[in-house]
Amino acid sequence: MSAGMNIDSALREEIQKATTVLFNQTIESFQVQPTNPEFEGSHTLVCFPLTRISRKGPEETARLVGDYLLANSRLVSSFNVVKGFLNLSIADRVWVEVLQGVVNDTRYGVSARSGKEVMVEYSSPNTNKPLHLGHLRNNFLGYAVAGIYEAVGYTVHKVQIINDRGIHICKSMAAWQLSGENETPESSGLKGDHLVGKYYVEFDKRYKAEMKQLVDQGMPEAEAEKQAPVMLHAVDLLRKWENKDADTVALWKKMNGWVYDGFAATYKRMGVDFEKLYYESATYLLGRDEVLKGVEQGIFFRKEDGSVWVDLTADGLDQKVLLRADGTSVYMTQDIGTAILRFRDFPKIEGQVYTVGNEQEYHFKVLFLILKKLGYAWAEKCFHLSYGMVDLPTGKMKSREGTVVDADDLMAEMVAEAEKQTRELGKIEDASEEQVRELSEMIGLGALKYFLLKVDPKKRMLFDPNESIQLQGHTGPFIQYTHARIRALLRKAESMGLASAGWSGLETLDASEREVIALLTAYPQKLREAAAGYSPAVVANYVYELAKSYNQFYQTIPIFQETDGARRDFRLALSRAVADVIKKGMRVLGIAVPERM
RNA sequence: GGCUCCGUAGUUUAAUGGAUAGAACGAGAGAUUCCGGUUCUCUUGGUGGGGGUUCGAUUCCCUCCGGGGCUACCA
Repeated sequence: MSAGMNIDSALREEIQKATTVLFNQTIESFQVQPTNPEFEGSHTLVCFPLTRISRKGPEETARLVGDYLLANSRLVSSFNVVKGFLNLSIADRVWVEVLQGVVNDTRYGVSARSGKEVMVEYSSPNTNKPLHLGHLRNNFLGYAVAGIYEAVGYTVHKVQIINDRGIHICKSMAAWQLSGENETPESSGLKGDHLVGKYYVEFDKRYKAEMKQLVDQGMPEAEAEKQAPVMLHAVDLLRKWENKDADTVALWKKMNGWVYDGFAATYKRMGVDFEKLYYESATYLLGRDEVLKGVEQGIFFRKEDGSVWVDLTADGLDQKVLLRADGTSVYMTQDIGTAILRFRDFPKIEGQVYTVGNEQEYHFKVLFLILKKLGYAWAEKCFHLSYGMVDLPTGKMKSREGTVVDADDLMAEMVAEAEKQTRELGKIEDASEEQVRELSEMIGLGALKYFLLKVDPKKRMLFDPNESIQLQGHTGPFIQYTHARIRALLRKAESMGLASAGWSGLETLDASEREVIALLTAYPQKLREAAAGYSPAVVANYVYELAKSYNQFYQTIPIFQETDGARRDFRLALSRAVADVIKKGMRVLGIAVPERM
């Protein structure tokens, strides 16, 4: 057994051995959980399931296993039984060995490359307006899930599909043509995506005004929706685009180009990136062949008007159109094509993760089912990482009413707030302006990311900007602060010439030290849990627990006042290990932590 | 109507079927401050209602109530 052994698995083996010896039967699945803090011990064996093979009461069973482990396992130093729960204490010298293992393993928590590959799609915006708060949750989630899969040994391909064609961008184009007066990002000083977004809003305003006028003149509303001049203009642009009209395509390219420049700046600030971009304009025709193939195979069927459908009523879903009567693709068609294309581009990926809001759950259910019907085995490994809406304390966001929270604005506000806080605290007086900016960026973005990631993705959540940036409480800055403080402590130790490693022979520990080590050992398991559940919240909550647990230790155990050199060095090593795991865990989530703040 | 997700202290949230449901903010009291504004301890208070399965249910099943979403030849 190496110094970096895994207590949990070693203990499980010994428990299994114990049951085999005691009850003449090997038990395959049993549960070892962290001991409830009010009881003595760190690992608890739940003994109720064992009673089947022990044929004794839960308490008696627990005592037998406890006695055996105490006598035969070098891990276990004592035990107690509460009802059917066997609480085990691990010997302090074992904890010391475990910490030694963590400290020696420079790649602790990073699994070796498994050769497995996975694709994660996130962001996937429309190109007619800037990114907003919802996109922030999307991007941070996708990026973090990618980070988690990398940490557990996957090669991850980060991609997005850019919805660059369709009526939405034509609306912005139409409004720009009608009232843009050749305004450009350069002439206006506006970020490209914001400029295009401005004309999207402009379109909507114009559209509503024109509709009202038509309705007032006696036109039915449904008719007015179609006949409003600005809408006719947009539809005409879409038709021209599809016919590859040179001027229209040029305008489309120009305005999309502005948006991409704007997005690039936003992604940079968010700290997210992509290996490959898929463009809807390049893939929207791809699915058609697959669908036609499916028709031949009898998987899909054609209606009298020539449109193609899939019948999913046997699976409890509806019928869904896949090709229009005129033979053109719909959203579903292109997603079928894109999925297949991606597996051709990356033949080794075992599956795809689609980070898309929960309003599209039905869409993905249908998509995966269709892919399965088409005979793609990997359809089973496709996962819709669905997430709920983000609300603000001030109320709901409505993009049409202009109450949407812009991603750029929000990030800027968070960073400004962080800077204000940092300057007030005045611990960075000797730092350069550049350093202050960098630090504020780190704290502002860290607060934002952590707050959005700590909540289970499935849940609709409330983002409270003020709470998120607080230095105390369940926040990113609290964790960043804990890290910075440990680094300060280590710098001091270094300047004092301390931190040798002569502590391996320690025999006794304080309870708070044990608890911190126990949490440190849980890190790899937490990463696996997070990967299995596609939930960055698992990692986020774990890092918080670790920071809190360290603070308890820090509060009660003196370090520099400790006269026993081995003990002091052990505490320094423990502190360093905590700082490292905090840094790694936050890094997995896409959050940076500062050396000082 | 059908499908689906969600419902946990005043608020924001945690809990692979396990112990007396764990935190954070807020409010009240106290301790500590070797490094760093800290931090820690205690008090306050909760599983929407009703059934079922189980030794054991926040968790699984049924039902009702409440909220969100989907149910487009838009993407």
